[in-house]
Amino acid sequence: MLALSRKERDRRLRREDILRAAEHIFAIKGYHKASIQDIAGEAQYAVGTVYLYFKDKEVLYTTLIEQKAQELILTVKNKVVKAKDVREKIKVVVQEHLSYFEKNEDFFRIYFSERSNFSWTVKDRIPQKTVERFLNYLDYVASIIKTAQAGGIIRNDYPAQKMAYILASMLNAVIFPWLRSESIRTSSGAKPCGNGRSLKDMSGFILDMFFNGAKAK
Amino acid sequence: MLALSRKERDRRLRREDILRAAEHIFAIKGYHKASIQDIAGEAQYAVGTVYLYFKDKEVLYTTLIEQKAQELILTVKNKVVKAKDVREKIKVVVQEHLSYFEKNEDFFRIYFSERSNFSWTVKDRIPQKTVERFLNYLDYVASIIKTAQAGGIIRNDYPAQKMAYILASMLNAVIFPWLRSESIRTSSGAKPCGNGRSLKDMSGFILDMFFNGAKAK
DNA sequence: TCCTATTATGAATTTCAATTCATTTTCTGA
DNA sequence: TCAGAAAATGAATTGAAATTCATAATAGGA
Repeated sequence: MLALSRKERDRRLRREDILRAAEHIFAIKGYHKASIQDIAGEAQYAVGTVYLYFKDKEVLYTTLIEQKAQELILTVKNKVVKAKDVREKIKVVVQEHLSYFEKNEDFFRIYFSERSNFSWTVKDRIPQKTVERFLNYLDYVASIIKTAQAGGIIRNDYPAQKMAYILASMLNAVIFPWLRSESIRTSSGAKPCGNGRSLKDMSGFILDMFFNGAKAK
Repeated sequence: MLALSRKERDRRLRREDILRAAEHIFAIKGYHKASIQDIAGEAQYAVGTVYLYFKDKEVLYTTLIEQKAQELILTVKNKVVKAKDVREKIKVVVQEHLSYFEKNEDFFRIYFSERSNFSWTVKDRIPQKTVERFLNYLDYVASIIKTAQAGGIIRNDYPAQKMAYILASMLNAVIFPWLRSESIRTSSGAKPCGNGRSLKDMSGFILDMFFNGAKAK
């Protein structure tokens, strides 16, 4: 019983090693250019070993996506429940979302660049799963917005779902260029690049734009 | 001279055939799963013929992207110059942008799914070019917004560039789910799907959200 | 310590699609 | 109508990387 448990623990540790390496390699090279060799090398295992832990490359990749997406959602949800009012909840969503991306910069460079890589049409399960997760998350944000509408904090002349999309997209709007500037910085020495700021610092801007819009007062 | 000209015209027609087929196949399968065979088959040419018109798969793909992106930008710009005031110009950007996506639905399914497919790190020129075009477009939108700021139409406490990003992302926010619902509709018979509306109809929503934000009045 | 089971290894195999090119077909102008 | 040029064809080649598997190393228990 005890021996078995340790074995299992070791197995998981090795799985984690490989996942970590994969995360790094995928982030640098993207899905297609990342070879199992690269990943095995980074993890300091032989190619065959990777296959002892993951059925194939696709599973390795989806496992990674699943894991991170799950974690983002949980992180956000955990912080949100602690917020006292709805306005605060929305603020927390924005802040935690940005913060999670900042903490997982490397990974999300793939998420963004490879997401729905294989296109979401047709059969592939890769996008299916990730798109589902994403939609899940949006539903969750929409539910918060719905509460805010009920509480008179947010206008109710448009469906909460649509507004959730808008908010999520605004987040992308700052994450996207930030990921770019980071990768440029990384690949070619230090290069301030204008918006070298922390991603979290953008939460004020987003909340302001989301709530108040762009019109001059 | 005349003969040469007809030849040249025929050659272009054939190039167009292939591009059109490629557009369709890429849209269905995505870059990597679309084989030259598929494309050749769709265009009713042999595999080798494709190589008579395009150096390789990458060139075929980038040509497509270039062509469409260029066209979007021109279409938008052409309509914008005709608008009388700045507010109208912004409205036109939103409307034409949505309208162009609606007209090129198939193509943009790739644009979204494959854009920066190969990740933008490292050498590839594919994303380089498309990202550049995209940034170009954003600069243009930013220039309009800057004028609007100068004219007191839009608040000037944030840089125009950032607001342009926000606006562009809002557009994505409606295009994204629309492309999805279209592909679902297409792949599995008629399925109303909630937002079976025209994409153009969303311009009011976007403009309203962009200018006025989400706060209840 | 030795035997067996488990795990790791990486060279060899397989797969898969891009690309080539010898051959065939079609065009053109005399 | 015919010779030669141009264009098209698709089977064969190539290349790259995913996957396998016979072999080696290691661990655990008698």
